[in-house]
Amino acid sequence: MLDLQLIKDQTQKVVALLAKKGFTVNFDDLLKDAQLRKQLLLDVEQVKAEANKLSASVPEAKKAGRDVQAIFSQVKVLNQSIQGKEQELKALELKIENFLLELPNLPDEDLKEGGKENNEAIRIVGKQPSFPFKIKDHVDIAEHLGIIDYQRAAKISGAGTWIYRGLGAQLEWALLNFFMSEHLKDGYEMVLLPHLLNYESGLTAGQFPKFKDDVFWLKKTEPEKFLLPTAETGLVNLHRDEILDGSQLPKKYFAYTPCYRYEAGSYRSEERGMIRGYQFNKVELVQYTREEQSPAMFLELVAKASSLVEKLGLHFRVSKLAAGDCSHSMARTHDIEVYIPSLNIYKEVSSVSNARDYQARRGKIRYKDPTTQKTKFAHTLNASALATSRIVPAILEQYQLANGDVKIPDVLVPWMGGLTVIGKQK
RNA sequence: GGAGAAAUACCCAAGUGGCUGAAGGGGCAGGCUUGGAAAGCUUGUAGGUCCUUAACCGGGCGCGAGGGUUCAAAUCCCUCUUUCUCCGCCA
Repeated sequence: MLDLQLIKDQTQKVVALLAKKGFTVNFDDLLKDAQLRKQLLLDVEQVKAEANKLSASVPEAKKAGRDVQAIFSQVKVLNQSIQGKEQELKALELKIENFLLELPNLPDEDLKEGGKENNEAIRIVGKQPSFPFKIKDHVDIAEHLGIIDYQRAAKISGAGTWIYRGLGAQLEWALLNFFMSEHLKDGYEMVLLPHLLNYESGLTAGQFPKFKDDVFWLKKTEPEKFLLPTAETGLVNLHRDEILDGSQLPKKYFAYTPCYRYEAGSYRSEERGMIRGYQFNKVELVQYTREEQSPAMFLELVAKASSLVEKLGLHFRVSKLAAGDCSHSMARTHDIEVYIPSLNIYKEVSSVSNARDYQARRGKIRYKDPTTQKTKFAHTLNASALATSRIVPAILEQYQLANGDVKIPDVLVPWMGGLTVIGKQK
């Protein structure tokens, strides 16, 4: 949520920044409503103060033996006089709130405007691998090795799913273990979340109201709950409605969860296999920081996510996203994109974002500043570290051998019980 | 799913209609004491948010949430949420 005061004070700047995201907005009505709200509030509070004062004088008047009926009726009249205004005020506040909840976050000023086409690769690690043989894509490799079963997944679930089997499942789990062990080493707190979340959590994270239809809703719960689309949604709500001790920040968390996403029609034909599905595994990092800490912590998260891909020995690049390609709730995002040889493209395996105080305002996540003792909105940041559904294809393709086997990246060998090559499964 | 109990500030907890925004205790901060600490003694400390103000002051809201009754609600009524106990079912 954006700060109403900021919109008031620097209307043109806000409009211009939102335009960089491709979002056009007119604040005229909002500013008028805000003005009206203030006037109403002033009126209502003044009358209330008067009524409160009169009421408070009753016990004294009673003791003195004075007539209190006069006071009663006086207060009654006062209260009645503002009834209509109070309702108007409430309605107006709701209207303003709802308007603000629909607005995307402001992009950072240094971002290029426009969409994907203006993303900028700011770091490239490794080089595109060359193969002295005809390469297979990850779907063929996985099926040849018998480690991923698409057919039976369709049978027991439906389209948009897959089953990891045998060494495939072990590889997936080895990755998750590797990621989590790295985060533990760095002092992040491990969290296991509920996967069923309530509406408020989606609202705070910024998914709702705008993207209500992109998640899976469970009709049976009352009120309806949804399956988490990313652990970020859970982690970023951990401290909703709390005032944190500023000297304890940043707080650093990670969680492994499957992520459930309803992305109807977004499946693209060139993306064979498990690049995109209804469910995938991910380890997510979330930080709560003080305002001044968030730029440095953003870089820490980018470095952390990058180091995982680097330790896996994969060729990848880091992209600084243009304003329009950053998601709705985020002020800036760097993507880590891993190379997929069969498609000759780079695919996102991690998205590192700084929401600044956007989510914190929605969820009233605050901290007490250790020096000024003032209450401020926290900054929230998140990073996937990492999503396995794109790392596994990258490993299968970048580490494939001439005979169709796949070498296991060195860092995963201990997590695979010493196995160094995945051969054909029986 | 059924029955019952509860929700008060950082924590415990008193409070059943009006000088109670909230007793008491713990905690926390300072001082005394001590070689240093603990203990003991002592002083201090009550949040949040909105409006107004340069600031002080002042004011609205506020005792799980939302409504209602009343001149007046932590206190009475209704709805909801959460937690606990017991019963049932269950991985």
